[in-house]
Amino acid sequence: MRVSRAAKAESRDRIVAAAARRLRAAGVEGSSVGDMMADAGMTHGGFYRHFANKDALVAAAIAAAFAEFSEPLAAGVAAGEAPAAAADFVARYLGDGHVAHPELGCPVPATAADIARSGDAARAAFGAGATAVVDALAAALTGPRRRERAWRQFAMLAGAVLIARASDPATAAEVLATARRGSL
Amino acid sequence: MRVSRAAKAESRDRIVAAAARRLRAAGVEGSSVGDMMADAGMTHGGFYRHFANKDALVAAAIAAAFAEFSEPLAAGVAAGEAPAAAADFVARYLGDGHVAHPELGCPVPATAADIARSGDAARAAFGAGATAVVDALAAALTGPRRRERAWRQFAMLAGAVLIARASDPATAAEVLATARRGSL
DNA sequence: CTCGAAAGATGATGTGCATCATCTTTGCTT
DNA sequence: AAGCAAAGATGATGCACATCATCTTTCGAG
Repeated sequence: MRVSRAAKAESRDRIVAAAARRLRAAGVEGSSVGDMMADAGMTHGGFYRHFANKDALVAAAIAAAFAEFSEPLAAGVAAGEAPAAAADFVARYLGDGHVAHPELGCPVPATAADIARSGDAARAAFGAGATAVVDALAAALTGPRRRERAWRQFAMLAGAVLIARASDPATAAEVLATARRGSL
Repeated sequence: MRVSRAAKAESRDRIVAAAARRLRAAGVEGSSVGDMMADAGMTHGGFYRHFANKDALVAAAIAAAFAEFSEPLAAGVAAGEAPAAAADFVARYLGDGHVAHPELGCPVPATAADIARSGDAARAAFGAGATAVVDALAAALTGPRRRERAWRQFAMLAGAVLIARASDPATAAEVLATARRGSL
């Protein structure tokens, strides 16, 4: 069957959105093309009408995941409420919901190790997404070296959630409590 | 063929050491039992004489990887030279060699996302390994809340290396330079 | 209004994987 | 010294995956 041009674009969006979720939940190697197409409501057949290969979808999905996850932060900064938006971002980042639901969370703790083994396109999308987050966080800071402090803060957040997800409950609770208490 | 009891223990050590390397380089799903056995100089056949399943090997390999990577730090602390050992650890952690060679590096940025999807045994080994690193780092600090500051420092290090490995070269250079300049 | 082309379904191909069964050899117990 | 049991090799088994070929249907250009 054939579909209209608008419907094709919508299909592509559905594939990317489905991939963005599944990649964060199951990792790159744990997410098959067929699974992601099924999540998007299609069979695996039409996949290569949209993407050259799995890597191309991964790159697009990483960009989408960053955009989705940091949308509230970006919106707050654009609205001139950077400090409040950044505080909300940090609280959400270290919240139990974020730790328990990587499929809707930050791509850094969920997918970075896989992206490190992926192609240049995915790495470029990842670097751009991380940089955008840091730019927004830096907008909420005052004083010297705002950008540097924003990078360290973001790295600490990502590391804390990463360790918490991979550890036993007691260790996870300790890292998270400590990260919540600390600001850079 | 059969092998002596000592030779069996040595075989097991070789399997664990090979797995510890390959898991950090290729991830859990990217490392097949057959590959790891071949790295250890054997065929896949004898694997289940040593481990109940792949997960059991992953757990053992994570413990071994933490022990190997943090050995210099632990030795320095045990020798009463905690401050110097911790400084060396941080410099090594953020060094180009560590970023470029995950197979010999810290298990946190290399394997945490995979371990988060693994069983309880692997999570317990991971939490214990991370806690041991933090204990050693805390021994090098003075003043209040040493343990908390050590956790935040370690999370920041892991996050920075994680982001650097997954990003384009320009972004990676920026994160690393920033992390090197910053102390918590 | 018609026809080529393309979206997506169905199905095939070849590969790789975890796990198990079996066989051979040989250490270790009696 | 003898035979049992176990380490590791060889070889299935059954499944999952990325990619490609083909077929059907319908869009959109002329």
